[in-house]
Amino acid sequence: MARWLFKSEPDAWSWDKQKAKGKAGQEWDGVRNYQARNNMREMKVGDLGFFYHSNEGKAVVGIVEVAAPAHRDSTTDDERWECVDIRAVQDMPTPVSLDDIKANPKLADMVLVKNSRLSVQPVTDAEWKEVCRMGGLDPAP
DNA sequence: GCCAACGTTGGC
DNA sequence: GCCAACGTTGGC
Repeated sequence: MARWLFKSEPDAWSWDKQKAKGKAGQEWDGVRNYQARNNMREMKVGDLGFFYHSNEGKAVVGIVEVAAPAHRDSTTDDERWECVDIRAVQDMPTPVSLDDIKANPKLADMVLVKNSRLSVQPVTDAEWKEVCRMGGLDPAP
């Protein structure tokens, strides 16, 4: 199963808001970047991802699950843009900050480090396990 | 608030 | 199809 990372500014859409949506989940709309869209097209229901707070907090704060495959983004009429639905699964027992990630040599190749501007990113199995371990989730979900 | 990095746009 | 100009993102 593939692993992902979803980035959001807490001012725009926070982890608390995501959790408040519960099992129904929430459309991950507003993405206007082809790479990010293509990543979402690759997702399958049940894939897991990190929920990352950018700007404020700058940390992985939770785990989400893909609840619906890619579909038209309801916030635009432009049919180029698609998005998946995601739902909150659990909190990171300890948020894993960007500083922590950068300080870990095992995570030097993470897209979050290499291309911080991409808002929906793939995460490798090794990176997934390592970030989960750092966040207090061992074994990784 | 600044600015570097990146993606997108549009003129040629 | 190239590339300069522009807008946006996100770390600092």
